[in-house]
Amino acid sequence: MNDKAKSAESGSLRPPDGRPTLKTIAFMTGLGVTTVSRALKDAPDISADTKQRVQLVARQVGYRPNRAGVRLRTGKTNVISLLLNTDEQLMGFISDIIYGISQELAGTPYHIILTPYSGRNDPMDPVRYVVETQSADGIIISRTEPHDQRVKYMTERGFPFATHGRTNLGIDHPWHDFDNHAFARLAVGSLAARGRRRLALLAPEPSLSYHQHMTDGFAEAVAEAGLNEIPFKTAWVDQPIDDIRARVMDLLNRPNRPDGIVCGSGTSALAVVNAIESCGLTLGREIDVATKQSTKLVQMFRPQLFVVNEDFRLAGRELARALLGSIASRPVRDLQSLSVPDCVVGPEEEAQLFMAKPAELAPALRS
Amino acid sequence: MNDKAKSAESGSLRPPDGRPTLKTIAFMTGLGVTTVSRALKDAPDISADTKQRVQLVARQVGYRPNRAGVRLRTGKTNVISLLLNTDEQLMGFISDIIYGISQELAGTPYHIILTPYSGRNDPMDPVRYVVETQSADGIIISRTEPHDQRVKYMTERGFPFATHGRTNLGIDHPWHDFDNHAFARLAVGSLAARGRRRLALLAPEPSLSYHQHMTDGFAEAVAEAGLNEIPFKTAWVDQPIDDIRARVMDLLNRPNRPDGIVCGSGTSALAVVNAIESCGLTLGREIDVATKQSTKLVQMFRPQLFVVNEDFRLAGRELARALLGSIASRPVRDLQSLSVPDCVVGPEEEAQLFMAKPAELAPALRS
DNA sequence: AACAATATCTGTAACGTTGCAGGTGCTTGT
DNA sequence: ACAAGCACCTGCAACGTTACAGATATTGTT
Repeated sequence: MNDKAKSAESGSLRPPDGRPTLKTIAFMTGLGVTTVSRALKDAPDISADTKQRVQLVARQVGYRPNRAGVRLRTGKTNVISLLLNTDEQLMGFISDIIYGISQELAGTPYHIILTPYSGRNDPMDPVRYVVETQSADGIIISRTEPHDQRVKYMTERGFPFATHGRTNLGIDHPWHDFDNHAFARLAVGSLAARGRRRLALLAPEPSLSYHQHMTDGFAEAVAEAGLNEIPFKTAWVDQPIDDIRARVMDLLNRPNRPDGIVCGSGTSALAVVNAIESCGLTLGREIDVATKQSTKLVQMFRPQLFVVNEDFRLAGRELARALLGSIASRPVRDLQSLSVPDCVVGPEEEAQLFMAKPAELAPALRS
Repeated sequence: MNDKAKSAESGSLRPPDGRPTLKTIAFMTGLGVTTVSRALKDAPDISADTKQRVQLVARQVGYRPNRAGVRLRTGKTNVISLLLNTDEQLMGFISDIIYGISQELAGTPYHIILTPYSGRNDPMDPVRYVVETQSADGIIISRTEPHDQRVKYMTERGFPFATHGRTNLGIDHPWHDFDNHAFARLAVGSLAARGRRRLALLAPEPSLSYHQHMTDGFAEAVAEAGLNEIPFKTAWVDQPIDDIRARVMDLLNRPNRPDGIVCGSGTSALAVVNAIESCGLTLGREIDVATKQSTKLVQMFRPQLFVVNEDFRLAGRELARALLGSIASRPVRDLQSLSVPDCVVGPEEEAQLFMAKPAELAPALRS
């Protein structure tokens, strides 16, 4: 009856799965498929009346664009890929990052896809895979290195990405980072306030960007306070927990053992405390420990710990925000953020909080 | 020159992104697109010689099927969706599940997509979304309930899925589960062997399937050993950690307080121990705790704990295996597995291991 | 009245893939 | 010599979407 009826003849109006397509709506409204498509994306050459009608019907029948159709036609996947190193136990906090990302992605058409990789293989492999097969519109990476090849690669190709951690390549790219320099200063400050004089740092792997930040902040604060640094370069925070424990026990059996330890991660703090107690020492008496924590678990473990909170959900949100901005070609400067810790939470019997000195206070989160 | 040259005329031979398609290979080999497609999937009506030639060229140019093309044509997404409850702190172990899943998926064309949801909304929402929009070929769910609506829904629609945890619906579906019944029995056994007589259980939420398994195993073992159960029904393992701590402190201040506690999760054990010590009690002296752990962290925290290991990486592998099998229409019986713990690891000064009694020993993993 | 501009709508083709219904040439059986 | 069968290959059409280049009707201009 309708002049659009013929377009309904070729091909089924409603696919067997019952999902409405543009054609379904076109038939229902008596319009052309193109018109429906353009009406749904609020194009300027469609009358307000038609748009409203189409959108009403679309909502009514529960229309959802077919992702494969869009992707095939436009190349847009509406997917962002989270690269995950699946090697270490260290993966613990990724659940919080995921939570943050999905918070930020709620209400957008984006899906999160996981691209796991092992550090035993070339870290470029997963990046190349996603970029070459265009299986996502953008990538979030972590374990960023100062001269990160992945950053170079994606920048050269103009592929959107955001990094958890900064680089030192002279490339201006989207990132989010926790201020580990500030963390280390705060941690040292809290131990110094307890009267500790010989401090050791359990740092992240030297290849990672934040190794430098943390060791710099540590060295600076130790020097400023006139303390001694006990070198400890045999263990890193993301090593297996038993290894850390063993290395810390070695450290504590040295003639000049530290009376304060700064831990670059909450997980490793458990190993450190265990090592301390296995050596017959008591936390808070012969030695103190300041650490990062990403859940309240660490301090629930030993209330004597000095802790600085790192919020990985925030990191997830910021990374997603940065990546979406990058995909939308927003200026890179708006897509960089630093999360600056501003206090240490200590044992209840002690001063509850060790506040940062004014000079150390956080600049605005988004610089 | 070649009679296939004309097919190269319409449409670009190599898309601007440089990715080879079937058409590219068709041109290079002088064959038709259909032939190439069929040769690559080893169809019987293509000569061995041609297949080899096509496959060689395909490998050479790094051909990868365009996922959107395949998906549009066949409806197959080559994606599996992992449903994640993003509410609780409890998400901790999901990183291990992810690891296991990705291990099992390596070498397959499957991608993992995350579908987060909040328990504050209808748990059916994410399932409906995936099924209706066909954004995945299968779903993995956890926090399974005895009368899980999601299982019913997906079964009715013939949508492939696997559950972490069993149901009680009379529906035969793919699942993997940890034997929490056996866990509870082992835990009680280890505490009984220490001479503990009044035991309390920190169980999972009553709505979840494994609540029943764990409480049943607990009650059984307590009765068999002639011990007393101290009811404790105000806290569950996936509550906020501070809440658990507070409830356990209440429990310990009751006139008839327990001298042994079984914890249904490693995380909650930290809160329990903290509560114990906050009450002025000493772990291993007035009271003992047996718990599950999924990483060595828990026991590193307090070596006095009795722990049973739950391997979430194994769970991830089994779930992925079950789901792939389900997608491939393999018989459901091969897609169900139970992981049975067989020992408790205790404090070093004590008997190192509390072995299960023969009667409790694990049946084969895959029943 | 003729023409141009505007507002609104539409058909065609293409993205890459695969099911289908042939097609071609060669071998076999009678 | 001819049909039937076989081995192997191929066009066509369609999956759902959107860019593009019109088409049509209405209004404004001269």
